[in-house]
Amino acid sequence: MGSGAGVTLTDVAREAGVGESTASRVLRSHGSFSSKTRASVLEAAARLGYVPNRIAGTLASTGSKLVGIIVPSLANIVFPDLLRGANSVLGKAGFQSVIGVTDYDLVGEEALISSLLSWRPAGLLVAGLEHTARADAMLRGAGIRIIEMLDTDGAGIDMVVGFSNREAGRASARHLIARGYRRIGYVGHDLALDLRAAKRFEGFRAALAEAGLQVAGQVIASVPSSIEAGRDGLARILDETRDLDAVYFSNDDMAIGGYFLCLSRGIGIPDRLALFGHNGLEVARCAPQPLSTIRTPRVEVGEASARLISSDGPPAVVTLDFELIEGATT
Amino acid sequence: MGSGAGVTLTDVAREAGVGESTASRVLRSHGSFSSKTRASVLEAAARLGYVPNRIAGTLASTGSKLVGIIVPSLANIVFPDLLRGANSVLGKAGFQSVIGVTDYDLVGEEALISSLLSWRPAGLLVAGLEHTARADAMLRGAGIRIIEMLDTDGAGIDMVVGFSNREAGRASARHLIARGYRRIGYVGHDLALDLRAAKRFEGFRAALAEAGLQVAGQVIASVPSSIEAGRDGLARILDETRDLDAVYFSNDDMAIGGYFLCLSRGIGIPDRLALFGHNGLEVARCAPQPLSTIRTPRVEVGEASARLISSDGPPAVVTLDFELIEGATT
DNA sequence: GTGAAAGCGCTAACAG
DNA sequence: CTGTTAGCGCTTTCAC
Repeated sequence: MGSGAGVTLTDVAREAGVGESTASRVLRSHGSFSSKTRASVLEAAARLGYVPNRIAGTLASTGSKLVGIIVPSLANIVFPDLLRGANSVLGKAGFQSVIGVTDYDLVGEEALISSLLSWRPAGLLVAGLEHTARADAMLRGAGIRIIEMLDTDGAGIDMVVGFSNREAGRASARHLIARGYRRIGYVGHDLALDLRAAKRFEGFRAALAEAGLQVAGQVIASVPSSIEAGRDGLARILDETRDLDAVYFSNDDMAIGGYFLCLSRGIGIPDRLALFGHNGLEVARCAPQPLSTIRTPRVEVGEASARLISSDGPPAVVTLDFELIEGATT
Repeated sequence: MGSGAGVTLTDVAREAGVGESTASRVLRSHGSFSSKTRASVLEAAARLGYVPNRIAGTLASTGSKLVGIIVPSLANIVFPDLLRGANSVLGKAGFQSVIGVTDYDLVGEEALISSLLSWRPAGLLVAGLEHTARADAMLRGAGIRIIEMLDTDGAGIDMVVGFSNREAGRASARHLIARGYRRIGYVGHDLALDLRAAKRFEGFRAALAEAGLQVAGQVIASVPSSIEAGRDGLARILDETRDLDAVYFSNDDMAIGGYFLCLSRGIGIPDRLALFGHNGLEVARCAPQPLSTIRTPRVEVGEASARLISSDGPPAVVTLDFELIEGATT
């Protein structure tokens, strides 16, 4: 067991007394060779501590085993969940995930796309449908499978896997309306950045309008979503808008913050105030009063997206279902 | 702006009317060339939609710009936090993160290490000090910077960045003892897998012993940590062990579960029962009663680790401080 | 300041 | 079943 670094296929072949290509075939269990040759190559490789050089392998062969994954953030568990689903499927198929984090910046995304593409990945998974014009052009011209995730409200480039945030927002509104709430507020986070949250809010308002209603008040923090932002946001909207009977939050993090505020202030839920979130996080499910929310298939979207990397079908949209969870906060 | 895919440096050079090596120098702003040459190369590259092939570049040059990062899980926000810190620093330095998730399996880790090493990364960041013998040998023989993260209780291979979980456990125990608690229970998750949680518990018991105490009872779920596991674990220990006055949880997820149980059952905190966690998550900080816990420098560990990738100093241990947070649950 | 030539380590035909 | 021969696309001496 040598140092391993610097040992090449040539060394292994020489040590085993065979040609390079034979050693290569054995090591990749591809093509044919006698079991005797096989044994000696494998033994030589082990003795030398050979670690194949995938960089060279990728360059020599046509396709790479790298897959790029681009997400806007890692601070919200939603994206690690997505990554987790994708990575687990990719790993089993022999792919390596190369990640990029945009910080919700489309220009940063453009740079990341260019950078990831330079590794000649087998495919690219990217959260969201919105891109800069240049990013869009790069993705279209890359000649690899592009999977856009988590959003089906808009046109995709190649494959799209997700659900309709607009419909999720509509469903949330219809639920509150059906429960009898009429003075409904909205507490959200930076919508200019989180485009999917914006689409939910849009769907939410549309459904309210269909029922002849509109949001009775809204507070939109100009920060990323967080429990703290939700707590502070609810405090503000309660100050600014009287007689709210329900509040729709941009996601569960925000909603849990609101829930905590109600607990602190002794605001009765749902009698005095109803709360509704989005995502179906564990913390929302396990709270003393489970939060009413929408469970989104994040891990599943990651898994399904990863599976599509090796598909050769035509562009398509895969819609996964979200599920409305009637908790104890409505 | 062509298809981009398939355009090579040779094409760009021909289009610009210069030699390949000149085009290469311009594109990497390395070496010398006239500003006129520069302009024509850049223009040709843009016109052709050239995307450099880093695979080829890496093979031709010596060093790669890939960095492997291995974590046990993505389900617990702790590791995304670590990744986030590392990735942000790496990105700024022109590196790409290639991730691997072990699912807390050391044999899986070994396979991942071998797989990541085959991409000839510039360095490897790996969570934890424990590895299989073969993994250890591969890491030592890789000839690149190896950074082991989040744990300083043990011997490292090259660089180590983290804090002492044992000391964190001790500090937690001393805090509870100083507050006057004597009948202290432990609610944890699978310690055979989460070695750092095991070290915390070990330090915790050691500090109790120094005060002539021992845990009054313990419940260890054989599942990964979660809010639900913490809630159920607390329910069980309250059944099994009478007169507990405090419970130490393996981490904040578990502790928040316990906190939720207390809220549900109307168990007064901290008078009737004190709770102590570990990690300093946002949800713990924002709860109606902030959880007493230890804030761990996860993002900072990721950042510091990433910075060390390009260092050329001798092996070293970088210890970052954790901070005990006196919340309202003790 | 610039180009020609020689690989980086491997895979993929192709003969044998 | 096995070895030889060309490259993959780029970087890197090294002359010019």
